[in-house]
Amino acid sequence: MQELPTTYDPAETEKRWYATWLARGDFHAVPDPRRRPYAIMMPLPNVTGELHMGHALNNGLQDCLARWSRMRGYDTLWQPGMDHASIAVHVVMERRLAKEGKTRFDLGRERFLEETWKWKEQIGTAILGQMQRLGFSCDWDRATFTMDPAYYAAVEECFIRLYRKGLIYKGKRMINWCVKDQTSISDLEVEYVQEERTLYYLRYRGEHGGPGLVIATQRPETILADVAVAVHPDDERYRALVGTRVIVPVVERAVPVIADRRVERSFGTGAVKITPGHDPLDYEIGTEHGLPVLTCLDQHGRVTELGGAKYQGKDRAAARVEIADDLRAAGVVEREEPYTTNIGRCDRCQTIIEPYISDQWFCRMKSLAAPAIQAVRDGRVRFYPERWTKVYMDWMEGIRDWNISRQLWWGHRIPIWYCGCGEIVASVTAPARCPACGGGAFTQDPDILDTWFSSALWPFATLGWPRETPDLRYFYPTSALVTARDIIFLWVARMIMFGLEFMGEVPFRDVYINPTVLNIEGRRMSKSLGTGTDPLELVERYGADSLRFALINRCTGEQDLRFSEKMVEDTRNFANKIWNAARFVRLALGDAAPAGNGAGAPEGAAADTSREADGASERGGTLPDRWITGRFARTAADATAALEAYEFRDACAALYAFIWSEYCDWYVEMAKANLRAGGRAAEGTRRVLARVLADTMVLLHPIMPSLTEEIWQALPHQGETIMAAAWPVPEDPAARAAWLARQVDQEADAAMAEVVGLVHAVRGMRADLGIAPHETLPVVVFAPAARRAALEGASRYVAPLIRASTLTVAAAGQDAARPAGAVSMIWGEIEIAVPVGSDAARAAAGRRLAKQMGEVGRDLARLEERLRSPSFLERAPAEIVAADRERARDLAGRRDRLARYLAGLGV
RNA sequence: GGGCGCGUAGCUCAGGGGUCAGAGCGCUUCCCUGACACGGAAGAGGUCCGAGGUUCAAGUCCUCGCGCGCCCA
Repeated sequence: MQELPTTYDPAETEKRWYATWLARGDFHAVPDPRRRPYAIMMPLPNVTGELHMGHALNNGLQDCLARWSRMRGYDTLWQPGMDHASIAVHVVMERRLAKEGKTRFDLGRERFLEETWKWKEQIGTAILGQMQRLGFSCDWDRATFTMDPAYYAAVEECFIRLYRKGLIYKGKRMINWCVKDQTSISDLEVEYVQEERTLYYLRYRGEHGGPGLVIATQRPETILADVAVAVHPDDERYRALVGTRVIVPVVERAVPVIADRRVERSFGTGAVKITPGHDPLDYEIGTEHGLPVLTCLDQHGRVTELGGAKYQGKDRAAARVEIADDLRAAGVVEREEPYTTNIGRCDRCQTIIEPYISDQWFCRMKSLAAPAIQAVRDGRVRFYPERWTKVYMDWMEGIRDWNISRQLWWGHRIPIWYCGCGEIVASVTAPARCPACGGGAFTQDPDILDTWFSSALWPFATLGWPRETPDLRYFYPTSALVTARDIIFLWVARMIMFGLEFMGEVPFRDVYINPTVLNIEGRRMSKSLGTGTDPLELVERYGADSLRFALINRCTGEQDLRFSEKMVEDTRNFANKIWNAARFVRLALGDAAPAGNGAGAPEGAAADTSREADGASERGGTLPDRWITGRFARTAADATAALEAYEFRDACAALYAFIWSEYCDWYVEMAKANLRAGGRAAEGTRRVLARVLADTMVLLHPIMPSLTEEIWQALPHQGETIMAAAWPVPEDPAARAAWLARQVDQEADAAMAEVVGLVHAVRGMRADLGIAPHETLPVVVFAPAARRAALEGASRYVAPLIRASTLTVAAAGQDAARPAGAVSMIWGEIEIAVPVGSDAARAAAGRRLAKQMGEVGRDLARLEERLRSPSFLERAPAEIVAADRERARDLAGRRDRLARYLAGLGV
């Protein structure tokens, strides 16, 4: 085995290992009945553009779970794919067409689809490359595009089954219409934003010359389609007018004054115009009151023939201005005031949405939602963090029918055929003959399905549904879904509903809602705002491993994650730290260490069977060996528990602290003493250095796959790849507890606490006394009998760490051992004496002692006050009181000794 | 209008009744000690948003505010 190079090259390493894993088929999942399944369905990236930071995080988390599960022995499938993203792609394509001054209608359906397929190929390839560069271990052999033939057929099958069940119907309803995209969109795709408008107060005079009344509206252009004026039935102001007729100004049409409880009396004058063709509430009210529906704006948002010669063909915005002018001229505008209101805009193109009556397909939701609510209520699906459950529930309980048809071209065309005779047939292919008239001339419905309709079947359609495939039987229900909170309704809820409807079982057990990546100012990352960061650029500079750890390390229970490049740089430094620790271990192993598939283990032997025995055998090693073995086990158990609870940050934090603060700062430094000593101690320590580092790489592998593989390969190991290494922590709770108990050596922990405490105390002293870093000096430690053995045993590790020329452990009070001219400091019950030459140093020692005395005094005073309080003594639990008394005694002892040393200093 | 989240060290965040406070980064001082200066050692730094309340004891529980963010209608 060669020495590791002095600098770590993430880009080269990551590409090399990824190619190896890919070539070996390590990501491919095949159902194996002897093993337990674990499946994750990737939330599909859209074929609209390239990956952003949110994708890096979301998929990084999934990769973490997938790799971890493989190491835990699960037969793991991570299903990748891409979404055709109907309307989103339309927007992209039409924007490109617009540059040539064209629309999709200039191209026609077929040409447009051809062009879009070309775009899809191009973007799809780019996205694939990005995901692979990020190290994701998806099963690419199964990569699915939502318009692949088999998937397309599954979508049609779903539609037809729901249609035959009566859960899909067609109807003329008021929907959200985007005049730019020329399609309907669902309620969830409308964004409401507060905007400034004008509220017009308009007088509608009485039919027979009476004063009539004044209504308030912010959409004067829709008076063209007014069919009534409504007031609240209890509103005294208008009671007399109910049942009479008033004249719509400009239009000069007489309409009834009706009473309806849904009218808000506090709005405007309490009287509103009713325009069922252009307002959802008016549509409801109009329907109930048997009023006609007039349409004064067409699908392009232009005034219809209702506008007469004067207004017909004008755009809705222009019409508003013009009609407002005409109303003013007619003298019916009583007042105009600024008005802030919620305006609905298309979440894809930001165009103001028009409530519009049209023929659409709907999916009935109530009966689909009921079992999906139940599934979450009784925990068959769990959200992490748990609070998202309520968000899901609230929406599901108020669910409304879903408009699933889109007047677009890119997507799954509705499998409905119309015969000339009026017969409607649901079928994947054109029916040969009409069941009603026997004719054969069918035309297919021109509409396509909402993108989210097709993604609702992702968890089972990717596994072969509607066929009963082995994949489907084995991997469904899947294990976890990792996704963003903004698609809980759009996607998560719909997958649960469709999963239960078509499979009779939930699509996944756990739903982890990952935080939204924001920039450091707390703004959403967005290309258009210029606040975006390209993940691939960071990957090239710092490595994918570093980007992944940086992101996953910030996944707490919070809903957002503030991200900055500095975080990736910090992680790069962490990676470098690990790399150098590995270099040290390699150096320590020298040529003696077995490399590759060494250690005499038979090929393919599961690493975990040997691991426990190996760990136990180390119990006989030196103090640092025993200590680090236990610390590793504790860390492994903590990280495992954190991953099990989807507490990703905790897992990262445990590993970071262990590697940097325990393995590198303490264990490696103490190991050097053993290596210098040689013999059995060196031999044992070499083994532990290598084993613990290799096992730590296993723990870190799900988050930083390439770095860990590279290092693991350079250390003694079993197996071909770290991907297949066994996770060191038992899954069963009892087995885990027993394993932990075996690994942790309490005595070693206690002895290490002495070492660490003593080293800190002496280093602090040295710094305060102004002792130069390289200067060595004799140190004497006075300790109570009970602690002397531990300190003496550890002195060979401590001495180099505090640059002591000699380290003597003496009995407390054995004053003869104190060097001449020494100053004393305390560390708990222990006295530390070092010789000091200069007066300046003595003065510094005095300052340090005085400072410590101040701290001890403050703590003691607070404690004594509490111990004087009768209510505390009476009501607090006895253990608490006893512990406080003990602490007070200890502090008092310290204070006295500090005073003595200070006096002895003579400064 | 309703719901949810957040407000703790300069920054990003842990800690969710009992040694009144932790981490990383940043900052200060010293050190290129044979794994690592993308590093090491030692430090400084906090009315735990505000006001009440519960409790022997409150960043930690309750109530009401204030500020920021997200979602639903």
